[in-house]
Amino acid sequence: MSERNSHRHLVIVAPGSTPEAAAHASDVASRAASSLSSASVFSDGELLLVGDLAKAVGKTVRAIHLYEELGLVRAHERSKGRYRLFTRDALVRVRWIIKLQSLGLSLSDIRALVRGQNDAASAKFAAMRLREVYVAKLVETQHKLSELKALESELEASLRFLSTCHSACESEASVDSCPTCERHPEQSNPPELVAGSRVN
Amino acid sequence: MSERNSHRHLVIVAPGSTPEAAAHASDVASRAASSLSSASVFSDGELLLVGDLAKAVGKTVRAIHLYEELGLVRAHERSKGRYRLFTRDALVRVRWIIKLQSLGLSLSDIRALVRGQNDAASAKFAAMRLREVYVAKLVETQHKLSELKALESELEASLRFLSTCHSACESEASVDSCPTCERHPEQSNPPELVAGSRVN
DNA sequence: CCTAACCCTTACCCATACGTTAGGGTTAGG
DNA sequence: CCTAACCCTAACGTATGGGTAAGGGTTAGG
Repeated sequence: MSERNSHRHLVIVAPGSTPEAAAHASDVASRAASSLSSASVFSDGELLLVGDLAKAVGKTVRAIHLYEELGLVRAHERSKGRYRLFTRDALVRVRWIIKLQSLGLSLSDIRALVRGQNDAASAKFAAMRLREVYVAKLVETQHKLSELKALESELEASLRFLSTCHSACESEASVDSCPTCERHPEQSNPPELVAGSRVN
Repeated sequence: MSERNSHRHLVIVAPGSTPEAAAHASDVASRAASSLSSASVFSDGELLLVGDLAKAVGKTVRAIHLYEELGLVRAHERSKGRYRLFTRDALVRVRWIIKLQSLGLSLSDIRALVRGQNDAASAKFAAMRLREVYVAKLVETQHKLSELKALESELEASLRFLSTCHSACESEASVDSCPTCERHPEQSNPPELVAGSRVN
């Protein structure tokens, strides 16, 4: 992990104004505390470059760009040279996106969710919409959990079964003899995860 | 679920012989007990058409074809008219494939696994290879399990938090006021799953 | 002023796991 | 013989979530 960032001071451009209009606004830079990169070095009104954000959340720059294209994140402002400048809120946002992904939502699912939040007439309504999604995802997640637990048990059973193969099977026995192998005391018939591997 | 299969008797063709060579082999049909479809009706030496297999395992015909192309399943034989005829072993096999998929293996992972089993010099060696894969997958699965449990907790926490929104928030409050809303007694700061939805 | 290290936009590329369509044959009851 | 309901092969289409490359500008220490 080479930490070779060294010189960072960006000129900020007010949202809505053109880059040219702010061409002589380097004073703004200090006001906005826009020292960048090496996130840990700065702690106050820090702004992040896209690469900093990406590193911080463990995604690539391309991914962040994609999320922006889809309307999932937004740079708070741009530098004079059109660099995206993110606030720390973006960290929260992108981590949120990542969590939703791991809950099984696609990026367009998330897009819809974001739209729903933005279009909500009131905070209460937004909260209701969010609730609906989360309730559904909770159910799904619990489903997945029990599926995974079942798979875990099957894997464990299969490994026990295969251990018997290891310790009791003659080295030269052909694979074809496995289905009828009689050396498995605990379980007479192999687990599906083992049986399936034997079948033609 | 329309059960409109009615007339099924296929002429079987011995593996290795051409369809033409078996053109007059309808006697084979009865020997092979090739009555098809409506799987539950037959129980003995039944052979399945691809559609029957597909329905039985909850996949599409196309999926079965794909698995066959990849060398993951094989029809035991073909009818005179080149219909695939599967034994019940194929059911085991395809269900195995599906389980491996839900363990996170791609079809080519599975292909490699199948090759490894087929190429194994001995049953013991095949079992060892299988073990390695399953051990790795067990670890992964346990990882996923704890991730999912964490997500479950977060969802539950978020839902509790959002319930407070529902009961204590004024209807007209704007979404922007949420981050600073002071009506949440239990937790002063919103869960990430809630916080992330508020951020621009 | 120079330069390393970033960043910008545009746009085509990729693997996975099927879906779908096309054009045509098969099966078996009636 | 007719027909509904299947099946066959071949081949192109699709959505996802970025990867990667091209061509060019920006930032800031030195």
